Amino acid sequence: MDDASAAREAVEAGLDAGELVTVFGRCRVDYDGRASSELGPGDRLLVLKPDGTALVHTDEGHQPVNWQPPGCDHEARLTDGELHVHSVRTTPEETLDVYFASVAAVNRYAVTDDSELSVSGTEADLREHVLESPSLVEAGFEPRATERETAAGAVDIYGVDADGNAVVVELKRRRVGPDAVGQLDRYVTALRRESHDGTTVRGILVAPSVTERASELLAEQGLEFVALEPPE
Amino acid sequence: MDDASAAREAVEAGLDAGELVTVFGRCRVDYDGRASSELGPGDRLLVLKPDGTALVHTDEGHQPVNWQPPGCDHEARLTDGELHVHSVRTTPEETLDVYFASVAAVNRYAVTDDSELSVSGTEADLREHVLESPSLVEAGFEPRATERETAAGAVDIYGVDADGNAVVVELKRRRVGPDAVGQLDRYVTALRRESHDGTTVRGILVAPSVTERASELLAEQGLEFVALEPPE
DNA sequence: GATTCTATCTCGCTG
DNA sequence: CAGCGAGGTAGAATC
Repeated sequence: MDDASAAREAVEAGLDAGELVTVFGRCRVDYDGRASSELGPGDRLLVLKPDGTALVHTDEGHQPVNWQPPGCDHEARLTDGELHVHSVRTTPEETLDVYFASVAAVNRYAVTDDSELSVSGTEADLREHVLESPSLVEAGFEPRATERETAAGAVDIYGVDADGNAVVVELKRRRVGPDAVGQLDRYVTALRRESHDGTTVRGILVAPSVTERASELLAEQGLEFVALEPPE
Repeated sequence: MDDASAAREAVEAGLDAGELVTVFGRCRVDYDGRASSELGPGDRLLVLKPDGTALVHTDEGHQPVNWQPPGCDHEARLTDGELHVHSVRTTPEETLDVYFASVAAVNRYAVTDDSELSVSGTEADLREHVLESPSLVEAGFEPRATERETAAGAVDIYGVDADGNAVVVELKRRRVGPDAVGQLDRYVTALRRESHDGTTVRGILVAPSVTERASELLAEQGLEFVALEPPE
């Protein structure tokens, strides 16, 4: 399709009909909002979703080179004889403008999708695994609560060990770095502060493995590590 | 069917030609790798990029419901009479399988895109801003190094204050939570340990704003905060 | 390759 | 609405 006017009408009609619209062609892109960006001419795929999402994809990469999140208002204009897709949102105020020097194709698809994605191997699965078999953490460990609130946030699993000490368990589904140790340390520190008596509070990081620096941090903070993979 | 066979050939031809290929139709999706997932039938857009990226998009959301990162091998098969796109990668081993019960359209696009995206308003811009006008942090602040290495990682900006104390500056381009305070604290702690003499080490978080919990953490750790927006 | 950190992160949940 | 943390985070820089 070489006619910008016809392209504009096709895009607008698709948007009005609540369809998923794709435009392939040579375009440049301007974004302004939380940051701002400019992108010179190139061949790209523009995807406009009925929920107000916009995606500009190049020939490379998982991530769109430019985008607009769900909830935006899209508009197809004719600006200086070019197809111009203008997308706006508020809080924060952000605008995306895609100018097509040429349009190779506009496609419209009516979509119905009622299926839910079911994922396994998540942190929630790891939590269930530990709750079903607390001895995986250590012999005598007894979980008492999940998502237990502290001043520093919610603890993944809170419980007691065989000696009656309080235990904070932080779960991670994959190999962890220093950030997870900091997270665990914040919870342990908060709980020590909150327990007025002399209760000992232990912190245990449960994950498949830790990096070297994270391991050093654990040692420094007197925290512990238990190697455990998420099930499945 | 004849349909599926033609679709398979179109997809395979596009992949062979190094083109960007899109398939719209009713499909189900299986993923197995770092985690695993199942997705029942629905109308979706499959995007196959010449760099080995695969994206499955529904009618909603910024994120693809399933995907495969760059560097994968895509293959278009005919399985039980259906178009079946099979994508594999290694390290980690991951597979994505998309089975189309029906194909509404297969589109192929030859892509050339040489333009670079230029973004502004990033953390790097904020760093330049501070280095050009160190007094934005505080009067008398003198930057001495960027990305200065410590046992806990690289410090954004390292310098000295008017009294000759060491100063660690952690930059964030937007409002920050507890994680950033933890990061700054790790750097300050590491530097205090590394400076054998009695040098005072101050930690300053530079960001547009902080959350309440982050503010409390800053106070607890004896760290400071300076409000500063990224330029532009 | 592994590690670390940024990101217009997105997303979901909770208060 | 903001805050907080998970994510198959992805991507980049560095070692």
